[in-house]
Amino acid sequence: MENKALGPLKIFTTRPDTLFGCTYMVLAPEHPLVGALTTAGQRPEVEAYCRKTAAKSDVERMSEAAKEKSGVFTGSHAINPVNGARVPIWIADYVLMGYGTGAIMAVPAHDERDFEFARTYSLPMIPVIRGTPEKIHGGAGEFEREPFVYTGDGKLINSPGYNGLDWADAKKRITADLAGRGLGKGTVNYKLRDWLFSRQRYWGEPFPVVWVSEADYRHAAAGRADLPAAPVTFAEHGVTRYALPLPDAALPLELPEVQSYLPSGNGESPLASVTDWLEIWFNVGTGAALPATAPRPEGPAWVRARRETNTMPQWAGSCWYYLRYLDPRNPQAPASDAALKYWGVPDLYVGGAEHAVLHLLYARFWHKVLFDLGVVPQAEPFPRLFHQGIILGEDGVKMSKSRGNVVNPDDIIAAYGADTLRLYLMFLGPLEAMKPWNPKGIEGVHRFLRKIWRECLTEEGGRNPRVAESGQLSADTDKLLHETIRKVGEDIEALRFNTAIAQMMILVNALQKEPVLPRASLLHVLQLLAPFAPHCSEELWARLDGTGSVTTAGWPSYDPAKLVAQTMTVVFQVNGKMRGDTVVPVSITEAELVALASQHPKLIPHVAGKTIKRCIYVKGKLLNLLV
RNA sequence: GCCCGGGUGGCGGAAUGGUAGACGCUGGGGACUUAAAAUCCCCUUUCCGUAAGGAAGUGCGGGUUCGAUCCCCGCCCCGGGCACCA
Repeated sequence: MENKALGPLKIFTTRPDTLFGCTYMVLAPEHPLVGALTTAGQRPEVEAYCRKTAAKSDVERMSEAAKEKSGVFTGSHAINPVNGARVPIWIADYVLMGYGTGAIMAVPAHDERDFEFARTYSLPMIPVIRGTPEKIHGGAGEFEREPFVYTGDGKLINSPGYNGLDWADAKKRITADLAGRGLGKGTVNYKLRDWLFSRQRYWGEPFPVVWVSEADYRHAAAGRADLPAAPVTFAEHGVTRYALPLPDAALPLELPEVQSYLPSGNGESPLASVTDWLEIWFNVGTGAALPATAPRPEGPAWVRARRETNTMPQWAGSCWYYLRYLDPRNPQAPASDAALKYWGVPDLYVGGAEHAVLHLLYARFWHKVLFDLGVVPQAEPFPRLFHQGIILGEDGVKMSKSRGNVVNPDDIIAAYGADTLRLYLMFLGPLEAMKPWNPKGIEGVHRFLRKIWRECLTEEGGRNPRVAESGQLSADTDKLLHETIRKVGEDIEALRFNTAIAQMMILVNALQKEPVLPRASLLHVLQLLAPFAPHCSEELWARLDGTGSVTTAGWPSYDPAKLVAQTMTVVFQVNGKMRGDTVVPVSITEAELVALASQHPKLIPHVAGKTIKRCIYVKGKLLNLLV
């Protein structure tokens, strides 16, 4: 600072290479130095600006500010450590207190936000990076025209001592030089996005915190070793309240029984109206509580307290439920070491993209904290992540009550059953895609399930007379069964449920034409179907006298020998165009195929009288003749 | 603005270098039925053609290849997520 008494002003930047281009500084309105920096002349203006900013919600602040930048000069100046330049210090709400140090050096020539701000308030701009002409939109000529902001890479100019250096080198050199003079240092900045950890609603874990007076807090703190170094306080109506966590012995704190858990309508948590639970006599030693309407119990441990009425958000639970489920009744730990080791972390996490930032970021963060504390044995919680798509409304846009395009699964279940709904959701398309709901499409999968049912049972519920204890499928269908076992297994592993179902449809269409249906084959089909349509499969499994439950029957294995075909269809191409095909034994040679091709009736018009210059034979697939 | 996806028949989609459109829906025709429902069979990318057959075709423009929905380069469009993060 120019005024040495104010001490140094700490800023964070990723662009030390542009230090010579700094023409002003900006502090967030909440920055602690704002008061001290502001000169008497600027004070009314600065205070008015800070008040205006404080009155805005975060959303307002961002949306408004994104359109037009605003700020106010403090009257103070800072000294640029690289060149001694005197630069003005401003306050502006485009700088956020929550990131870095809440203060920046502004380089309007090379940062779009600084550029906009500088243009609004006619602040100077000094270009210090010369981009290579081809990287500058509009060519080198545009660079000469003012005003112009350039955020790309290039070589340093107007930076005595560093001119001509590539920006990456300049970053390192300038950082090292400042570090040598004790004026700065290279650092890695981690940011964890802020996510509000409280809600004004009933359903959520209540915070195990009571609010007490300063004197009572000191009284309680004397007997507690687990309180934070600095007390958490909250001022309201001129009274400062102190947050006192419940002692371990009083945990868990449970929600009170209420008449109504609907929102209060006044912006307060529904818990704020549960007076007997809220206003209490609190025992600072045991955490015991009595309604404040009762007489104060005997003894110095009892103080007057008011409970915290906010509850925790859903993600308080969703960040660690996968650990708690391993050992849900354990009173000592989130889960026992043995359970944590035995179960490990989830193999696969399936979630929507809407969870991509907040939930996954925090769940991972919590897990890493628990790992550092030695609570969990793995550093990473979710080794494999899959973002499934959402089902859109019939109109192809996101389902929402306001749009009126919501499909209620209960109605579908009532009309078709849960298996049909489940199967249809999987059959709609790839798991990761966004797919519109189609009420007609559900008929198709429903028919498929009925078809399987009919293959097993008659209309009266007895066994289909074509089902036999002995006997065999035709060779083709038997091969298809084994192909299906393989494909469905592979598709499940790869989460391609839609194609697994399509393959089962092909198989069932073939079974329909079989004169004899060996019971063992049908049981295999039911095993394949069970993960997709569990109720239906279980019922048919029982009616066909399968052993135990289909869910514990295991997965059928396929016989690779049965997948080997005796014949194959080879496609004939002439100059890359498909002209015909033929079924041949797999053992056929290329020469034999070429001979067959040249006599093929559909190929004769295309090859007659021409010499074959080249043949490309892809074994088992096609023969391409170039003429 | 940044980051992810995606663009294929009337519709949802399949095919990841080798027959484009599997499977399902819709539509059309037929069988069974007194009739209907249910079920089964056939057809259903477009254009030309009575047909046999031919041509075009996977958002657009190039490229690689005997061969491209698939690989490469350059665009256009759509969807989602994030966003004053210095």
